Amino acid sequence: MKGKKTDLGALDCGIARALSVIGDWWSLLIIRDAFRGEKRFGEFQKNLGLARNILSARLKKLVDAGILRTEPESEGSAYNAYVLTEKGERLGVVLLSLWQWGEENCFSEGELDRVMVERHSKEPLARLSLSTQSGRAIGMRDFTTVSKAEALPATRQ
Amino acid sequence: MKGKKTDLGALDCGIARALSVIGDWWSLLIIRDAFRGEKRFGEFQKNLGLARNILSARLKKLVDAGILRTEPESEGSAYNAYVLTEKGERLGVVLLSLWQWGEENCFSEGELDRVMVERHSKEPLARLSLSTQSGRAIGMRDFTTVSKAEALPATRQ
DNA sequence: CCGTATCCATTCCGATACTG
DNA sequence: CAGTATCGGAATGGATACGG
Repeated sequence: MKGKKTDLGALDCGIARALSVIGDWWSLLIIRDAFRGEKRFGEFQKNLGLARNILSARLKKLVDAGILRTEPESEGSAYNAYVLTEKGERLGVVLLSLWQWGEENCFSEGELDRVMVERHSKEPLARLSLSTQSGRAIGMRDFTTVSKAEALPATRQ
Repeated sequence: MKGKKTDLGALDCGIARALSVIGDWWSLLIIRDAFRGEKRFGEFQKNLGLARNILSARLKKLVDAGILRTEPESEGSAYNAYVLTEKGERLGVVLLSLWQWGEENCFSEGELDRVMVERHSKEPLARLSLSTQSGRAIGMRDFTTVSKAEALPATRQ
């Protein structure tokens, strides 16, 4: 067997499994648009400027993965609206982490006059950060995984 | 021109720019290993099981993007050690968001007896969540971007 | 307007051989 | 052991034609 892609989805690692579903260029951008309220095939296609066939393929994959779900676009319409499922909604944090990192690290000095703020108060967002359930901030190397039995019972903070 | 890939890196969107650098299968997994302390070409190759040529290409790309940096593996060695830069370190949150999402949404019921905990106390990690600088929790649709001048000055909480 | 199918170029990936 | 070079197969992506 030659050019066969490894199946990341079978590995025992959350990151690998996540990447097997959303680890390509377009999927996350489609999901971003879905969060913005886009629903229709043509809207995705126009906003993202990607080819129709691969949009079609990506949408199918995301539906199969349970991230998007289709419903009739309007009463009795044969066309589909693509909306986020619960599982898809939970990707919001992933999207935002990427967003913050991109805005802060992928633009040259002064190229970007823009801040992410809460819609009404215009208060800037906090940078996402790790903490324990009780709210103690920790670094990226201060955690491991243990079996559920070994974990400290929820402190119910 | 036919099969020319669109350059996401030029779009005026943090997510798109971020994806143009780390939006492929292997890059984030390489970075994950880098966080775990892997440094050597062979270690990455063995852990990830990817072909040497594409590992080579990915490492080069990540170095170019300023996410990894090379240094001599040991005194006077001709070989490289690959370590995270500051920019790379800041990817930790992205990695963790993906990790949490994957662990919670990409395993079947009971397949996973594992929790992410703080190393010493064994206290479970909190799920990443959005909030404003002053600590108010908000949802994924409660923010926008505004020019820096329009944002509320930091409340210094 | 929605979505599929087809054609083709490019890129990605795995295997392997090779150099230092 | 580190890294490059080459090959072939697979998947990705763009353009476009086509049917519903």
